[in-house]
Amino acid sequence: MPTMKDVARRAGVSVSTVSRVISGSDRISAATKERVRAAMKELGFHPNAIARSLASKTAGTIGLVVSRSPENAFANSFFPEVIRGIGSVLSKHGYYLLLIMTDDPEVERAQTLAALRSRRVDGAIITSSRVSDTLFRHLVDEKQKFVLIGRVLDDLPVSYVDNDNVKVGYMATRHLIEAGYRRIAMISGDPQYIVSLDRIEGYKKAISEAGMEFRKEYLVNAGFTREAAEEACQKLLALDQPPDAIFAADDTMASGAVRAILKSGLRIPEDVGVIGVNDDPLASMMRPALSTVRIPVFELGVWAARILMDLLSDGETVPRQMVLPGTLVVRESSSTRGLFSA
Amino acid sequence: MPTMKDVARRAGVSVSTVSRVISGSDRISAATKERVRAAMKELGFHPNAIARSLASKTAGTIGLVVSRSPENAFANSFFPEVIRGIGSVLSKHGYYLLLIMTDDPEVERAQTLAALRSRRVDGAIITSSRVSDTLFRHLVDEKQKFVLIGRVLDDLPVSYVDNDNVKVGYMATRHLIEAGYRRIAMISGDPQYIVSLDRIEGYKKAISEAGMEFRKEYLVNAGFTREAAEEACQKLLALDQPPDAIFAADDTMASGAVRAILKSGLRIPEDVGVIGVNDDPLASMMRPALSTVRIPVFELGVWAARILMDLLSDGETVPRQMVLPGTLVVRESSSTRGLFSA
DNA sequence: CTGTTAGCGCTTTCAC
DNA sequence: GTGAAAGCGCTAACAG
Repeated sequence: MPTMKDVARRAGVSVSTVSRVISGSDRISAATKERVRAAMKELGFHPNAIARSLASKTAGTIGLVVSRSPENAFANSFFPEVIRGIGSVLSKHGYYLLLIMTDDPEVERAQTLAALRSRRVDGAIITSSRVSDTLFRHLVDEKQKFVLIGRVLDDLPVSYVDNDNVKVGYMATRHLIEAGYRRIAMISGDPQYIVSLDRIEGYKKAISEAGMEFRKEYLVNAGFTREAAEEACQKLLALDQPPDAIFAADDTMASGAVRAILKSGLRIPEDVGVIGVNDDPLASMMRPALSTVRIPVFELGVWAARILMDLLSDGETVPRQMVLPGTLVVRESSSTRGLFSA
Repeated sequence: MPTMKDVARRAGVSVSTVSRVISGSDRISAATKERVRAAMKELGFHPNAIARSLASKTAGTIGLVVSRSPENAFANSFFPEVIRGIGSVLSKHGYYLLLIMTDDPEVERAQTLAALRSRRVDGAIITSSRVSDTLFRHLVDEKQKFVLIGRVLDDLPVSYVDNDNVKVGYMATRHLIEAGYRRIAMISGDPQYIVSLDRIEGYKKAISEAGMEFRKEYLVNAGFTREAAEEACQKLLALDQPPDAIFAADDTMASGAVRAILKSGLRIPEDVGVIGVNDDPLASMMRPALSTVRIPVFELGVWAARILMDLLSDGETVPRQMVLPGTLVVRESSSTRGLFSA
């Protein structure tokens, strides 16, 4: 492979001149610029990114850590959407994306640290936030640049972009109440994730605000899988006073609940209302079409990337935090109850 | 950040010695090894990956090019599954994954070439194969290392891993025939992708093999989207002699067909049978549950990565090509027709 | 506007 | 077993 040296020789200039035309310096005569360009072309020269990185001390790459945890369930479209958002920003800045994704949380953690410490990446976007995780503290201590999609419980100075999950839970529950349902249960996700806790909080808030009583038997955990949700829903329906509406913490779980309800011979939304969260493609394809709270995943990616870019360029040091709202999407699984009971 | 030089000074050895303990050379006394390790720890030293790459002339990273084309529709699980497969192999070899994914095919192409030429990646796995694409020819000419998931039409010497799409089309169609359907239509994907052509070929083969007549009005193109498939299916149902079964080139399109059929008041599978391809999560969640041909996406990723590793290590030069079979998965949307007509 | 000269941090002969 | 020295290919002062 030809190097800058070869190009320089061929064009009859020095390597710094070649370097300058590559980086688009302005103080270069049009003539030499042309000559160098020609030489590069003739030799089929392409600058070596590794050498550039070493000399310029920037990798030009940022890491994306995607937990394969059920939190970002792969049946839904979180993953491609968030990448699309991130990519739309990074490509403008000429950054590449290094993907860190593994089945093993320990390996994930190790690889994230390694990539950052070895300066293989200039910064990272991390998409998981467990309740107890010391990774962030380490990263902060080491002054690594990163942005979290999610949030932290303690007051660590980290930048993050989150959707307002308390509000998401509130909106979903509130909608069911307004639609006329009165015994509203929640099928929650794995409580080791902050997102789960937040949505539960929103659920409770809406319940109490409506003057309803919070029943602990109406709050069940199904760990973000469809099967667990179906089972959990069966149990709910078998209660002495079964719920007349289900708020599932995501659409996949909602689909499990729908299945349990239909199997038991009840109708949706007449007998039982259902609402999920995410608005993944599944939601609109289901029958009945699923009401849900849409999460702006693409936007989460965009903002995470923007904030990281700022962190990297400005040397900005105060953490920035953003919270994006969800949107209620009413479909068949909940909308008409009001009509029936009214 | 401390460098090897700092470690060397602290341990009272030379940099080459430090380098040796890092790379795990054996001709190092246990004592110095210990001393160096201690020094690294005390200083919080982590080797700089970029510098290593420059000196060793390997990036330690491979590129994954994912077309956001409808071919790998994002409603389905192709993307995460193939990455999971690739990752399971790469992590064993200590390689990282650089993700190249953009909305614009031209940008995608440019970035792929740039990453390879700049030696930012040692090789690439490419997941799209359009009928007319000169990218592969360029890559071959430049002796770049890459593996294709898909296949090429001409006899370019490229390594690839593909699923046997002719057979996939054949199996799906054949199943419908055996289930008792007699007027079988196909809703095909975008014909600019080789995968589409192959599945059509399989469809035709099964039709003619069964002594049925191929009707061109039964073969329609719906470009891999659900909406287009729904519309296409409506038109099929409006024919003078409407089909009694639909083979859709993927599950997403099949879901569109299902919708059109149910809307028209027909029953599935009694009046019309439906089968898709992929077996993404959607298929089992739909009602009626969708029959489909499962594609071994994880395995495609595994093999692509394995072959690429061989290409990179052995300096292997003869292209390797693999074809993986699909599996028929019979569910509610097609299984019982035989019983009715029998 | 362009060339000279040091590095960037690590690997790798080649000696001893 | 360990060290010295020469790069890997590029960037970035500093001169001029």
